[in-house]
Amino acid sequence: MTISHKIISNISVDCVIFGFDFEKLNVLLVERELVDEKSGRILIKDFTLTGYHIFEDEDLDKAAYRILKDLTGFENIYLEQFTVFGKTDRVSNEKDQIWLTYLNQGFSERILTVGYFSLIDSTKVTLSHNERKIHWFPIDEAHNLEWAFDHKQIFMKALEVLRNKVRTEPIAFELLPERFTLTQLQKLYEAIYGTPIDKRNFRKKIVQMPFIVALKVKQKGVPHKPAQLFLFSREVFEKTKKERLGFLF
Amino acid sequence: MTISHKIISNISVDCVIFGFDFEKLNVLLVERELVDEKSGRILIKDFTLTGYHIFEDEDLDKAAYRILKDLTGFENIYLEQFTVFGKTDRVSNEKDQIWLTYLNQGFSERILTVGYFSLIDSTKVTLSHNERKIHWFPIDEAHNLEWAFDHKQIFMKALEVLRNKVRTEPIAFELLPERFTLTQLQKLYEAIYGTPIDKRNFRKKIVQMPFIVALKVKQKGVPHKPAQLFLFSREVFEKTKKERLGFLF
DNA sequence: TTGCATAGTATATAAAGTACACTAAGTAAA
DNA sequence: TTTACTTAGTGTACTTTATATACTATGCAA
Repeated sequence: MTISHKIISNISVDCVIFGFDFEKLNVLLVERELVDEKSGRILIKDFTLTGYHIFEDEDLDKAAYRILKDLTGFENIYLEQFTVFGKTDRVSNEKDQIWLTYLNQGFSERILTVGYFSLIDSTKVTLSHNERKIHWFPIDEAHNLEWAFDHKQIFMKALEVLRNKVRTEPIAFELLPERFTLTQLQKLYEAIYGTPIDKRNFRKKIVQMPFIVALKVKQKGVPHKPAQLFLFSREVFEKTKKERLGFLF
Repeated sequence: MTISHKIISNISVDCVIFGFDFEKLNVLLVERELVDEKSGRILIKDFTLTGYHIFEDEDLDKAAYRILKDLTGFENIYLEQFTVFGKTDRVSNEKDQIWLTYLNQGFSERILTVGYFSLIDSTKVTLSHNERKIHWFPIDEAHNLEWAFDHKQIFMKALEVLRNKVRTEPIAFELLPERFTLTQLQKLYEAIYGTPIDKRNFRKKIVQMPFIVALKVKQKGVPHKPAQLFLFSREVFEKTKKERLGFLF
């Protein structure tokens, strides 16, 4: 069943999708290649965030969920709007204009884009490629990429907001499987902040948090001492909200 | 000189303007009255934020600055975009629809609005009324007002963002005159957070902050012991950024 | 049984936050 | 000129939180 939606041409949504591979924090980007049809030569190659216009009858959040579902197949992904980019010269350099011409979108209209960041457990996701090339990039490398439009700016803002938000909200768990080890949690925070954290002090803090609950189960299939598994209990988190001062790390 | 601008009909900007009167934190609202022409009876009376559509050739930030300038006459007001509201049912209740009909804006189109909050030294501002009624409201009372559209939601989000932001960024000073006393600064933080702060502990923290510099001048014209005046030095703030851990209060 | 890899644990010190009450200085009124 | 009033300005003891630091335990594999 396909329903045709009317697109709102001057508003779009772009998603900065973060994933964690137990080592590094990564961002999901789409490779874009403009190939000269005659010579087969690559004219432009760069990377974009995943985004699309919103539909006339569609909430902003819903548009972002739709884009994520199309890309990953999942429905319940953590999503948060973080900023709007609406400068009149957002898409002004030569390269971007060649692209827009190619896509028949013309030059004139200014498109306001709403930035969302999303956190997904990348061990679950198998990317559905279609014809587009989609890759995870470590956030450290992302700075050196050739980006399309103002997407580098959007990405950097997303990273900044993420780094602030994980301090006070328990959103980092969205990047881990439901059951995780404390080492994995520590590596995640190290990856987000980009700095090492002391193991014993980290664990001392953890045991104060009633919402990180130890399971009776241990890791299996690892070639070393298996670690205890934990999970994040949102229920306990909400219950203990008033007692807390609000900070996690 | 008037230049006619082409309006973008589906995008607007709304400003949540905060001011401080040395006692309470206030928000600037516009009173809206729909009067029946025949009977003279007031059909609807409620309050809105100040907002307007953006122009075709205008950056979002610029639109917000324009709205503030029109209202207050000032150009260099602190402004920050904090969120976008783009639900399809933003303006759906009966009252709002009566208004939109009255304004000849019709029912159908969904307007996406970008929320800005702004901080101004309200001792400087004399409101230029025109025909519209504009008032300061203490934020505590604002919850009980009759709000237009989804403006209450926008206001509450702005307040939340402000409360978080003043912890880490030196933006509160925008609400004070250039020269202020420590009691005024303390009262400001108390007004923003809605909780009392211990005077001696507050001042202990202040003296650690090199960017709050004591002037050689004292208050004049007060019927009691005059207080020392201070100012916020952005220069020193920037210089000492690396040494700080990032938190103010 | 030995080596390897990662899990898991405690204590001492420094820094920051909290609770708390009196004296000082200027104005105004008696 | 004395006194009352109002707000400014100050220090210390205690509690809590953050930081720095190194060894033993467990399971698997060779």
